[in-house]
Amino acid sequence: MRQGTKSKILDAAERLFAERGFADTSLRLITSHAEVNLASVNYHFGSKKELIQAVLMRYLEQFMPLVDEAMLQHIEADNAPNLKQVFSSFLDPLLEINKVKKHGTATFLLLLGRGYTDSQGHLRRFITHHFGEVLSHFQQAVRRAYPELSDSDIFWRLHFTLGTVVFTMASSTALKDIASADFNEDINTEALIKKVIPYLAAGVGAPI
Amino acid sequence: MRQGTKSKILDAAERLFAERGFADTSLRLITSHAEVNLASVNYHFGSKKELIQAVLMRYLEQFMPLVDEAMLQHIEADNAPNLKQVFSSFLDPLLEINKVKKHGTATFLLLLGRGYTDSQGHLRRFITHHFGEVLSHFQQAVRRAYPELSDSDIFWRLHFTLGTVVFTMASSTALKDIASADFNEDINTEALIKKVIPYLAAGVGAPI
DNA sequence: GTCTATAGTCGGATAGAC
DNA sequence: GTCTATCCGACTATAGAC
Repeated sequence: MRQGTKSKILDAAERLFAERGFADTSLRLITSHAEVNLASVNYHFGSKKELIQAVLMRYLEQFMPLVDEAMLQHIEADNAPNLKQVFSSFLDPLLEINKVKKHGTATFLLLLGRGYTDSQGHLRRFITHHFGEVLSHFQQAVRRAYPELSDSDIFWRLHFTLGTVVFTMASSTALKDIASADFNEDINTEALIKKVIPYLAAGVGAPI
Repeated sequence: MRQGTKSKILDAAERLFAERGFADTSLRLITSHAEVNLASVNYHFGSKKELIQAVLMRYLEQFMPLVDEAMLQHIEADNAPNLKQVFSSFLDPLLEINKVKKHGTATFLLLLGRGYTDSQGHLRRFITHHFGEVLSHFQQAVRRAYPELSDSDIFWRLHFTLGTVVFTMASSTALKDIASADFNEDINTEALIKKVIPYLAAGVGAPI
């Protein structure tokens, strides 16, 4: 067969989770879209909770090392980076996901946002656990670029940034429709990201 | 009795919706916290969906007129406002909610965020319907303060701003805990909002 | 590994007595 | 308006045949 059951489940699950959230996506819906048997989810993943983590993990495994590597370069380089460079390092891996998988960037950011805001908190722990090291390196890179900013302020502004990006993605379908109707603008994910960069860079670089 | 059934349901529902999201909050959980009968929800509100809208409406009715009034003043004043003034007008009504109700500001922003990102989209329509006019006046006020910015850019930057605030609120419990552990900072909602203002103002005011 | 069948739970909603 | 009792659909998860 062209694609294994496990992979078909992951593909269908990530799309539906991103569209509808975790709670509103049943295993029945996933397996019917994936055209596999209902019981196969529990056979391959054990439970719905573990399926959710597996979906997230597939992205985190690809994304985090790329970001981390770039951050380490900023930290260890002879010249201090500027904020714009640090941000680009966050961005290239994001767009890289789009090359590997159609709508991959938007999907990943949506899942990240849902993982943060959905109810129970086990997902937040799961994400921050796999995000913590990279976050720390990002913090060090920003500190080199903008030494006047305290670690606390870096921490907060990074999460403001994450919030901006994640929320924008989460409501991007609706926002794109409005922009299309009101301003005659057709925006894709990459254009949206390019719109948000000046906003984020100015925010992180704002005077204290 | 001290408080009517309808009001007890609304109070319990808004707290639980903000904490756990709409999908993960059952009517049974709400009525047990409110100490009312399960059937009373359908008697007073008709359905769970209508209860959710009633919860949001109670905040929107209080918040929107205050913001709208302030925006109209900026639009009609003789002198053009600056961005910071426009933002303050958004902020005072937010903090006003905190006076009427404990944690009201955080709760409202959480509900707003969940309404935007939760699955079906009927809530997004409900919110934008009651938000549209104010949004339009906000847009006009920003245009006066920063005429170089196109309407499209104002639109996008306003939603970036909404995203920042809403996501920050949605994960504020977790973030406050981290800040407390890592930086020895005890942050309340008002302090958090004051941290986010420079970020937002710089973002909205960023060069194009 | 994949299927059917079903156990067991929980959800929203409502009928009808008071 | 409030209660009990219940319907009925949907869900996760698993046992067991193939």
